[in-house]
Amino acid sequence: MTREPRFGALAADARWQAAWEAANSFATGDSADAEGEGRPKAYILEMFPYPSGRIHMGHVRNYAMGDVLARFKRMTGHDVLHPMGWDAFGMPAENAAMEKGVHPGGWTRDNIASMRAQLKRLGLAIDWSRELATCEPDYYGQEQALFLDLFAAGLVTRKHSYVNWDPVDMTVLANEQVIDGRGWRSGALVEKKKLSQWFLKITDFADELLEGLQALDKWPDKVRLMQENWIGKSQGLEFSFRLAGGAPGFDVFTTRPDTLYGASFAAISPDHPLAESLARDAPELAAFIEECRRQGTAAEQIDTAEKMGFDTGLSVEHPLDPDWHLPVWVVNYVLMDYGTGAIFGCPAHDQRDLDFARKYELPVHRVIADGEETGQHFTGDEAWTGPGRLVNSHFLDGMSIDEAKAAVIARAEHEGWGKGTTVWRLRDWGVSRQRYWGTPIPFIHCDACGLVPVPKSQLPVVLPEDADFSVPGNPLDRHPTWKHVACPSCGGEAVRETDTLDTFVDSSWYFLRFASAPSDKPFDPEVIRRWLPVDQYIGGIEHAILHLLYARFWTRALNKLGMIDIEEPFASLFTQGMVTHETYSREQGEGLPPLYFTPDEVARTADGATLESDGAPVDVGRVVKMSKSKKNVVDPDAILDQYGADAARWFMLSDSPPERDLPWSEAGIEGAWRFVQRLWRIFGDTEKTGDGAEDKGLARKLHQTIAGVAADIESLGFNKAVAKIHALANDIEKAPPSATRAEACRTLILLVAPMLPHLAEEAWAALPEGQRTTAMIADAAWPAADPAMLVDDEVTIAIQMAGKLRDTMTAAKGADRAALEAAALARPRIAELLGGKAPKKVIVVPDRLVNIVP
RNA sequence: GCGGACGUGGCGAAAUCGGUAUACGCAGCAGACUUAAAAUCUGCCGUCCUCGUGACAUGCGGGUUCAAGUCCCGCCGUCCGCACCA
Repeated sequence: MTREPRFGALAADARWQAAWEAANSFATGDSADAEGEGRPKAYILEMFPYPSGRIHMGHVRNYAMGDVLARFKRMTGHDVLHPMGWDAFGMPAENAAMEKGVHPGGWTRDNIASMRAQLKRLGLAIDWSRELATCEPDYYGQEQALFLDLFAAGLVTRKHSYVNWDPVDMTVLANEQVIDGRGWRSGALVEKKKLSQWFLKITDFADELLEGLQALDKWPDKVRLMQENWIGKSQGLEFSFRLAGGAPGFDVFTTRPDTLYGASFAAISPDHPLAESLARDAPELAAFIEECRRQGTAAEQIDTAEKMGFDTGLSVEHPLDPDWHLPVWVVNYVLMDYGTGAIFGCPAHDQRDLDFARKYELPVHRVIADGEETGQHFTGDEAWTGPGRLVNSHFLDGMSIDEAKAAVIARAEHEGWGKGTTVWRLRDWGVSRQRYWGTPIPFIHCDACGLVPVPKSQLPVVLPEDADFSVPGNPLDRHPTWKHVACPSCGGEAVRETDTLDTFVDSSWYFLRFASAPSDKPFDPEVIRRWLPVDQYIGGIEHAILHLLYARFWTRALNKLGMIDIEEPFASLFTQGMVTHETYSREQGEGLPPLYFTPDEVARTADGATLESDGAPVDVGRVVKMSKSKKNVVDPDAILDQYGADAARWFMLSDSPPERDLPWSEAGIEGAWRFVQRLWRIFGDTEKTGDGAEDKGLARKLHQTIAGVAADIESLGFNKAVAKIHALANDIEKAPPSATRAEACRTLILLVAPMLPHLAEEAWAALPEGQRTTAMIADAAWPAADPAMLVDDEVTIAIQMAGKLRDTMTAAKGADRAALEAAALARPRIAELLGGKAPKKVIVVPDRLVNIVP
């Protein structure tokens, strides 16, 4: 092969992508294959994409990172599983169907085809034979089978719950789809509606999902903490209030039973059954409840919402003193779906209760001492929630808060009016969606037999192709024939469940199906045992809670069913940062939003930017996540056309640490492209051996770089690996020709192979006969770093006086303390600075520094 | 409000164990090559001054230490998560 003076990226991309495909280079054998035996496995997985239509730069970054790791693992002798698939169900497809009159399936499959082509242009080392799409019956049919297994194990329930109902689109909305109390698409006022919904009993696993976080030491602390807060374990006392006079009242939950003597009222939620029953005879209360329900739950509304209450006129007995009666209020800040939907109010030591008590002029009694402050009369508008001894609390006086909590719980349990209990923030996972484009829930409703699971022999329950999307609502529900079936149990007339599963169910087990995808069952446990858990999972922080928690739950549930051995699906998790870009805009005047321009429309200069169409300046705004609304998006296809896959991959891996945001810039991608060309020139020097001599300094640098880059890739420190490769390239270029230099040029090809696979293949193929160990570099081994070369035999020693650098000297590696001290003191400059006096103290750190304290 | 992360040149950043701060890149400046441009190469590139093996610099103010970007305390700022969670 004749060597071109410049690297022709576009031709090389196509050539090597075809070569890898022809050679089936990245296929992963099943465990039965002898190929995998003896080699350690590495399951590298990036979160699979939603097929929205086009890939974006965030995908490029995500998949470039995973690909570097997968290719590196192959080079270091691992049996690698690196698959790709599509999270293909979901609302956008159905919205497209409604807006453009296309079928969701056609729309989705077209998108998959074009995105697959785009991904292939990146040159990813993926086993495409394992590709899956969750919208295909061979996937969702197996999901239905798993759902039936969970049902049989008692982990699926149906219950009534309040949902956000859009009366125009006739569908349930997720909380994120409710904007200012209105449906995000229809703009209609959202109603609270009670519907019978399917739930997965994730709360059964609350404790182990929480405990399990501790073992996930290769997850970011941030994600573990977010999950911990989401699960939200609280321990406290649950007890019953009796109505004054002795009639049964209601249960309350508190984490502060120690403050029970500070109670001044009891409060129930507007949604509490007691409030609802009282409202039937009290129009004013009914009106109050109605007003509370209209209040939004968005963050800013809660911030500004005032505490509101309605005095029911009822009162309850204080559990520790039946003669002490507390008024019962209905208040807007008590939530029905946390705890028991009722509380006792202790204003002195809870800010919300204090705000409420001050507004309605209820008593405020101190029961926790604030330093010297022990008086019962509490003043001010700031509740005391800090530590202190119990005061004004009878038998609790003098105890610490923890002692008092334990004492009250013990007494409640002894006297039988309450018990110590644990309350979770985590709710059961509502998986019902009144949508077409999702996995049909495999159940049948029969008037005679009730709820009947679809027999596994009748799976998959396939979506009908001929659905009607011209009007709002659930197309499955109004389909003329689909839902009408014979009951599998009695054979009588029955109807199918028309709800479909939340798409988070689809993504809760796809990593199992990648490893093993038999046609007659969800997966083969033997194969799962070989590949799982995923060794490295990479994706966006936006999935820190829901997806990752659901996948953890699903894995534990299957474990409980005895179907798999593992408890946690992802051994190591990495959350990568976003790709960002400057924004370009012009103000349009008062009250109007700024007008944004795309990077293509703008010419960037060193100190500003101008619009190309009129030559006048535009405002250069903040660097933010690429988004259509800000128009600061760069299309990966255009970049690949111009610079090729390797330059794009290199830029994605350079400069910014992978967990941080990466600011995309034209200058940056051009710099990456220039470096690719520079490497190409260096790779052409593998025969320039000069007189054949060794270059010891360069050899050290080479071996240190081999070891350093390997360590950086293992720890996903791609930006550091890039810097080390740059530094080595600089040294090679500066070094005179030698046998070592020629060797370094050859080795450098291997070092960049995981990141720049097309360039590396091209350079590998262009090597002179006999310099290649394998036909393709995709099958080559990572170079070995010689341990003897990793340490220098001379080191530079810093000489400090009182901690400030004053001189440096070279010394033999490993020189002892006395020798270093003597050498340092003998330096003319140090002697001069000491002025003949003996130093007070000398600290010697071997191989690093000598610090002299004068 | 609660919880968390971060703050180092004009910019992205490095410093892995408390031990020579600013590696590597981008942008910029000067020069070489060229009729010219591109490409490429060489050098400079934290601030200040008295231009030195000088002083000062890692958001601000303290502290521990022979030694602090790194550890501790208190502020300020930015970003993220959760949120009337009892």
